[in-house]
Amino acid sequence: MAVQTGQGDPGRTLALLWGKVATPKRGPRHAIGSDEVIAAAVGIADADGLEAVTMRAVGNELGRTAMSLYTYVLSRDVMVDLMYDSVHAEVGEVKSGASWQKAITRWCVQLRELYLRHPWLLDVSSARPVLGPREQEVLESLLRILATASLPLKDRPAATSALFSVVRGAARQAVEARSAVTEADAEWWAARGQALAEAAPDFAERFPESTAIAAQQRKGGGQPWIRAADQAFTGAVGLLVDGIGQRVAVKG
Amino acid sequence: MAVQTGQGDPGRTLALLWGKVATPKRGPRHAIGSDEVIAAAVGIADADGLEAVTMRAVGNELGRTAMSLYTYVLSRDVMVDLMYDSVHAEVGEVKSGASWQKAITRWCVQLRELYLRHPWLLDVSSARPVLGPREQEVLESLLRILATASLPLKDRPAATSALFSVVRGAARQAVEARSAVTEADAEWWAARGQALAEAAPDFAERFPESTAIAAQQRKGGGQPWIRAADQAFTGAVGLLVDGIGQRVAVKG
DNA sequence: CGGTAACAGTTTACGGCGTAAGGAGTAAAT
DNA sequence: ATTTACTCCTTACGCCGTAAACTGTTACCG
Repeated sequence: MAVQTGQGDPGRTLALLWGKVATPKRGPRHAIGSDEVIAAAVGIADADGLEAVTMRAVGNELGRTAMSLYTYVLSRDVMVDLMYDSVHAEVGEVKSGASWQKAITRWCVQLRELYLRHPWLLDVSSARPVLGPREQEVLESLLRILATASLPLKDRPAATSALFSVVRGAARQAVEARSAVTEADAEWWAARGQALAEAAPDFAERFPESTAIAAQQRKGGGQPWIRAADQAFTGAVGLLVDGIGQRVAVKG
Repeated sequence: MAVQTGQGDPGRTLALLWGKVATPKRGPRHAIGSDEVIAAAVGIADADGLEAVTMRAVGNELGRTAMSLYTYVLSRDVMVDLMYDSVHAEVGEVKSGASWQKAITRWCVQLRELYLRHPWLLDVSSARPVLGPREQEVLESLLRILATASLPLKDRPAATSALFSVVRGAARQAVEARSAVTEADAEWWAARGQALAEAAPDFAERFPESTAIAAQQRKGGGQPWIRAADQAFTGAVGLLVDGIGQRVAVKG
């Protein structure tokens, strides 16, 4: 009579995340595990984006029906949560031997590389609380760096939040810049540029500062958007590292 | 015979954004304009989130069918783009009379308030290029501040990107914190906390730094998440302002 | 050993989505 | 008066996530 599904919702998901699923006593053995499910889903997301990760597509990838996935993941949303945590295992530990400035930079670079490898991560809301152990480990390693830098405890949440946001934002910009290089997209961009010139002929007068930046970025030749995105990332991290340095100096 | 729809896609959308739509010569007059459409859509998004903004819902709001909207907006995606730009008109101009530090802070606060008023903005990918005049104006006003601060031109993209990202990230955190106060959500969080304790009983040993932060944030009483989010925002902006200050000082 | 409970995986179906296609009515141009 | 360009409607299609009910498999229990 007891509600056996109940609000098992948070519990079951967290158990999956933290590897605490009790293998059932009866019934047929699982032909696959939830690991295979999320690996297949990650593969699809890497190839075709998060929106291509439908239950039917993932099931098909595994030679199974869409509905069979519900024995593993409970809903598409938690499947995405599991995917999200899963790939965070790829972020390596940052050795704190180097200067804390370099360690922070290295952490940012590694996280950005993760986002570039798995752009669909940026489509998963970052507002959720940290759910899984892999993501938590990434956060913890940053906090360790900040601790060894002897940044005051009260400044660490702000620094963490800022670094996360900046890496995410820069990664977004970089992903967009890279996709704009594709031939089809380049064509679209050209059409867009012309359309913008027609729709807003007074753009340069209305937005002189923006125009100056754009002109400056076009000067380098090559692939301006990609270079601009990379420089924005490096520069933004540098700004934050300097800002953090002042808090450290004040305290120490 | 000529393709009359063609790839009018970028053109038409930009024309709508920049207010360059030629009123048609023939046929019945529009009972409404695209302004009303996006206003209705914004209303729905404010009340129930972006996912509630379906063509059928917006049409219904206007006493019209879903399909009739396609005479105004071409697709749901561009409708969202129009919504996005539209609300950016609410961000006021920041007077550059005060110190540039205060001006930057003021700009961040205003943008964050916009995000708190319209949380669905955070569900719109920020990777897109700037499309509309209102969003462009917000960007331009930040660039003006950076210019009066005499930050070197080459540092401005990074500073802009960092400030945008930080405001967005902090706003996400703040929105999440505010929604966690709702009674239903608080209940879910409690259940989640207990489930986490069961799933990861060794949490404190595995993640000592994270645990220390959490303990520190719980100390203040009241609504720790909201306060933590607000402090993270203020602190993150402060870090960036300090970082920018160093570039200005080096140059000046 | 047989019966039954717990489980995996299937088929079918539902309501919702964005939007393509085509038709009815309306207002300006010819 | 006719044509043309337009708005708005109805209908329909192919997707989506997932509820419900069913079939078949495995392990425990008497």
